[in-house]
Amino acid sequence: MYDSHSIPSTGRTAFPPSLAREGLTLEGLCATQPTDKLAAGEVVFWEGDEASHVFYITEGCLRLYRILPDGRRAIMGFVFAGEMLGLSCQRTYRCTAEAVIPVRLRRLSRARLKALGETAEQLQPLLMARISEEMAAAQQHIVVLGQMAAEERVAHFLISAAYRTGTDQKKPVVVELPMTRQDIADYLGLTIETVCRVLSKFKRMGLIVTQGRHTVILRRMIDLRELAGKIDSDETAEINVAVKHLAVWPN
Amino acid sequence: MYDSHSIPSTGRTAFPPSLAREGLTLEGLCATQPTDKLAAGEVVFWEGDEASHVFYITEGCLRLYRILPDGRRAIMGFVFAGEMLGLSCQRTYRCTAEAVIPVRLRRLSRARLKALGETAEQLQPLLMARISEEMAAAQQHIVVLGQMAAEERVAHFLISAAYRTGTDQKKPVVVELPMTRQDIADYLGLTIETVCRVLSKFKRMGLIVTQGRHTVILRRMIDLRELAGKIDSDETAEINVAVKHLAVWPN
DNA sequence: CGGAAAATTGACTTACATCAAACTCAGTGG
DNA sequence: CCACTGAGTTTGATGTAAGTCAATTTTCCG
Repeated sequence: MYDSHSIPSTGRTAFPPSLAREGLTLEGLCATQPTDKLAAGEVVFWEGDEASHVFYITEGCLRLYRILPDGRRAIMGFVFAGEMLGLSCQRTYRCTAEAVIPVRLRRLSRARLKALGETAEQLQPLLMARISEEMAAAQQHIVVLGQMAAEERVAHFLISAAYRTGTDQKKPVVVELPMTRQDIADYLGLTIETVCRVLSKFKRMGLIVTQGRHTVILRRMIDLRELAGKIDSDETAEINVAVKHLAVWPN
Repeated sequence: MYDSHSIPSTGRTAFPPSLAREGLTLEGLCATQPTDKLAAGEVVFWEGDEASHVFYITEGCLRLYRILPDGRRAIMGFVFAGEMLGLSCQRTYRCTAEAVIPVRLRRLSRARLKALGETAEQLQPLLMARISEEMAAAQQHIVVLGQMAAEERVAHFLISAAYRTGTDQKKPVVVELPMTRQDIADYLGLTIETVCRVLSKFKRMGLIVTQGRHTVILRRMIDLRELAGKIDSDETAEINVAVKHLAVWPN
């Protein structure tokens, strides 16, 4: 993808010369890193671990979660192929990251990332952009959990998944949901039974069709968006477009 | 606070020479900026506004919120004196920021902040640290909204407020809550009645005492923490200590 | 003081949780 | 290939925490 012969070092850290000029992306940086494979259920890192690396997911899906002292599990989010993991933390990771299905990822040490950041000043805005996107997603999640009823939450989840897993916006939209119903419940602050009932209701209403446990076809996105409270017919789209086009920080 | 005669410019942006050496802090940068005053109810910026400035709050308290299409209000957080506002967004602000009580703040243009960032590379880690803290707070909020019952939420809110408004940890802890019960409800994803009932119950249990609408005295923090699910007897403390000591990004 | 906004309390309703029982489906091995 | 298995899911019956509606009561500000 990039030519790899090295250039005279500035003294700190060598990085692919092509990156210095034009196509500097976090994915690009990770592309030269070793690839790891994880089986379903394996953990990339635990909450509280020293935050030593950032990761780029090339394949699969991860759940990010915390376990409360009494055993409840809060799923903070999911990470899909093409997304990054581990950017928005400081000393230690604040969630456990676990493979939902088999995962391939590339790891980049944060020390190296930091060094690169000092060499290539274009890198900082990219990092900022990514973290801001994560923040936007977190705020969205706060609104969903704080203000929306069960049906709205599920509708929102489906729409959001449709955008992220980036089906080509063809109708009807086919969404792959590799996680279990329990995962969805723990993510939406509901019980597994409520998630099931809402999905069944959506089926009865003709809003969705399921194929097996992990495939949902969204018919009538319009109505689903209406149910989701229109919070993000625009906004979710925006967030995801921004991620994909690598928008940069202020100007 | 800082001497203000200008130095030979590097061509971009002048900034106080004292900052270039040692005590570089975001607060320091803001200290040289003009001060604004807002009355209660006045708005610093609206959701969707061009994100042109960051702010340092020297006095008062702000609520950050979004209004959903159907009129529901989601309060995403509060900003107290000594904290910064407007860091974690990109093109536009993602919440409206409104004064709960009279506020004094200093504004720093993001253009200037960016320029400074390119001159003083120590600034980037500070920014990262701040944004990471905001992210940590958002994740905490997600756990509270997604997994905790009403009493746990209120207990958590009280403890959290106690840490942030940085009373000197003397017992009993006196907490000033300038916001209304409705604000608290919209922040915790509850109704105003539920917030009242829980506070009344805590009073009956002898966990708290109130003085007027906006002062709560926490007796028996231990029990309150227990109620809050111990989520953050450590963690909330950590977050707030980190903010105060200006921890920096990875190393 | 007086009045209006905010807070509190009570009576009742409801959305979601809980408990419990089938059902589905993807593997596995006979 | 098909029955067997067990985890995962779905559905139903019932319980309950929190919401809604409706009075008071308190607070505080002119």
